[in-house]
Amino acid sequence: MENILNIISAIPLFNGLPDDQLSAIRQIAVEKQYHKGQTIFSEGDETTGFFVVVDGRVKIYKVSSEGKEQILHIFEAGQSFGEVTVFTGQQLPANAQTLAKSRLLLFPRSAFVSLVLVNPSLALNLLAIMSKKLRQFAAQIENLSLKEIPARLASYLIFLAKEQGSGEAVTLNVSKGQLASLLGTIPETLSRIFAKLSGQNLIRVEGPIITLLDFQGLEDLAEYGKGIE
Amino acid sequence: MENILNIISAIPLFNGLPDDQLSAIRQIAVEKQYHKGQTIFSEGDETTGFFVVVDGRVKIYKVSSEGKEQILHIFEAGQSFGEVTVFTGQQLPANAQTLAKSRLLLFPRSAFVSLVLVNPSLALNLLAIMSKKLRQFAAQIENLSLKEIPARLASYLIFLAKEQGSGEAVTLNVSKGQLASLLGTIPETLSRIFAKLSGQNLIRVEGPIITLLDFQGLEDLAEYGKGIE
DNA sequence: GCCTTACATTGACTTAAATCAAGATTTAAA
DNA sequence: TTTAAATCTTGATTTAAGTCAATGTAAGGC
Repeated sequence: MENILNIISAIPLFNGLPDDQLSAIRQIAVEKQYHKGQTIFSEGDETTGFFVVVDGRVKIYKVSSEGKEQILHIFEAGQSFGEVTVFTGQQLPANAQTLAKSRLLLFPRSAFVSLVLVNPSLALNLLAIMSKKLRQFAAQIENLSLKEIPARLASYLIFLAKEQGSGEAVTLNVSKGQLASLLGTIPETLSRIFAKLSGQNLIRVEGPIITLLDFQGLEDLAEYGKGIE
Repeated sequence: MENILNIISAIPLFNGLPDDQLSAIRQIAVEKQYHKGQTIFSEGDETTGFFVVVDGRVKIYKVSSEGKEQILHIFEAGQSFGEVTVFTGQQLPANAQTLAKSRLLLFPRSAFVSLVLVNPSLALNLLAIMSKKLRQFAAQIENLSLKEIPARLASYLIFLAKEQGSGEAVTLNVSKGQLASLLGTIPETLSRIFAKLSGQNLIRVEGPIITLLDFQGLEDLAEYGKGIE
């Protein structure tokens, strides 16, 4: 078994914790393997604990009664999810499924809560991470209700460009169908909007690689909803 | 000056804290008065601290470039807001404005963080409150992207009925224009949907008093988007 | 009381995006 | 390879909700 302690110490959540605390955390961590497309938990399940992604990719999502899916979040290596019910003890409010073969650490609920209780700086780290998630949710609500889909796509592409920091070209790390769900739409609509933005020479689409031809134009679109016309 | 300590001890956030801690909290609290419609802070402002509503009502909202408003949250007596940036130290991500004459307590950022650092059970309370907010945001995202407006209105009316616990009739505690913004729509549309649901004998609207004539029908609408037809 | 201002409703029209349906392209498998 | 299975794209149509505009109603100030 490789060194889980090394993995744990590299996770932002546990930043700045002393070694003895890291060992205590390691004691309660349970390693779990998932294959692609596997369900980790479903809405309404009882909380088992909270999860950290070691590697792979996980989506958190809701499904409507007609089967349409809205992705709330996609988590990658180093990020955590499932905190919400750890502290309120309610049922899980959404579904979690892997988007790729993934390795996760599970921290069982009660052991983790005890740990937080005796470790204020862990609590502060958690508060900071949850604050960040609240902020992201607020941005998502803003996008869904105040922006049209082209603007949401532009925002997302700009976000990706900043995240990947790789010049003009960004690579989608989810399928276009999943991206549609993340943006609150359906694949057909997303496809049309890719075509539309290509026609306006804002982007060039080559499979999952999107070249941002007019960064300023995309920013205007993201901000003001329409072109400047 | 009336006893702020009494007020503080009644706030859920400070539940279960020992008296000496409550006094410490009281020391750092600053009381603030606002009249109706006054701006408390605006998006992009630097964080001053975090707020607790003593009485009155406060809305947290975003505004699009075209001026449309989306309410993220409405806070009443006993509830807190502004935590997000206290722990990340970024700029404020949304606007806050009073919906009525309000009295707030302001906890300046650094003093409050110090307090949390030495008080694990305060940290846990905060984590629970933030968890609840994350959950509410998740529900709001679900509503915005997966449900049509009649379903959102039905959900909200059911929520109000549970909150007010007053039988069939609920009283809107915000204007219909504000309610439209909370549901992610505009007053005209909300007005039409009130008329439509009245026509289906699901509700009766008399000014701000809504009588839920067919609770089951509303639940079906909230859940399945459409009538059962 | 009356007048002003804000709030709410109704109507005619436009539009963004969903739906339904058919192909096309890519990916994985046999 | 060749087929099969996803995934993606394009087209025709429908529909929910937004916009613009007018009118109605209630509320607060003088």
